[in-house]
Amino acid sequence: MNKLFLPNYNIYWTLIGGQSHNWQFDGEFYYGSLTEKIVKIKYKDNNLFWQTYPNNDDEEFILNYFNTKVDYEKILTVINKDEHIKSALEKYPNLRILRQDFEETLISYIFASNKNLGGIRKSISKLREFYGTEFQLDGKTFYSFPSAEKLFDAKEEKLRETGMGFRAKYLISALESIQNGLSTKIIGMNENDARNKLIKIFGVGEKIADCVLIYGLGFDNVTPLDVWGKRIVVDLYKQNEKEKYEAHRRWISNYFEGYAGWAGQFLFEYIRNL
DNA sequence: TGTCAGGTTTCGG
DNA sequence: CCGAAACCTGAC
Repeated sequence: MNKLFLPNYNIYWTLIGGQSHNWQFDGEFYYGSLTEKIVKIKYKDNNLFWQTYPNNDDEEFILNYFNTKVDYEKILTVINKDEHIKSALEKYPNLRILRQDFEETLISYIFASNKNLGGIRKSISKLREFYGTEFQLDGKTFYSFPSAEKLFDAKEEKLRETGMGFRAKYLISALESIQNGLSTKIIGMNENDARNKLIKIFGVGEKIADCVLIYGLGFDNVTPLDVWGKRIVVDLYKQNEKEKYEAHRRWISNYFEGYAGWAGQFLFEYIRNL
């Protein structure tokens, strides 16, 4: 395996927490079923040991995916403003935000209005099994996350067999947007333009749009206000429960001064495990 | 057996 | 504009 010095990364919380649904951990290695590739990871003594398949040694991918260029110390300093976030930072040290592929993120988060993380992951793993590419690795079978192209001729009926239910037609609508060139248009847009573009997709509302903005497009000041995000804003930070999504979003992005996405990730893990 | 969460759309007011 | 129902599935 390749070795990369990568201090201050909590790989467990980063890969297995709420931001990606495509990793599994066998107690020693992490296996990521990402777009048309499998990534194998081990983290030990501040070093990331890694390999990519089928194209080996794809260091450019690893450096980008693990978001290695950010100034982590600075982010922590900016967001560490009160007792809640301080506790979260202490409980989940070295949690990071990944930089995931745009299309992979959009497709994955269409599944996310499922009951819980377990249900979401089960459905996505079926999607990989149906449409991804099979890999044999370490005596186990993996299916990569399918490229959007491989999903273009997917039928609603087959997608429903993943257990995604009524969201199947949402996925088809998102795939139509991708087929019409969404990705090249949206990459490079500013945050608001990108959000408006995403919300135009049938089945994508404010919450999924915000997931895509932070995890798939790298907008560090965006955090999804799902039921947990709302609890953070209302229960921890005492904002008015009656306010709409937009008002809560404005509050948290102002409060965390450019890094609401990072703060939200810590607080999400924190409040879910209170 | 029933009820309910999860996010978005759609409908009724 | 806002609230509530509908959509599906799995969990309890």
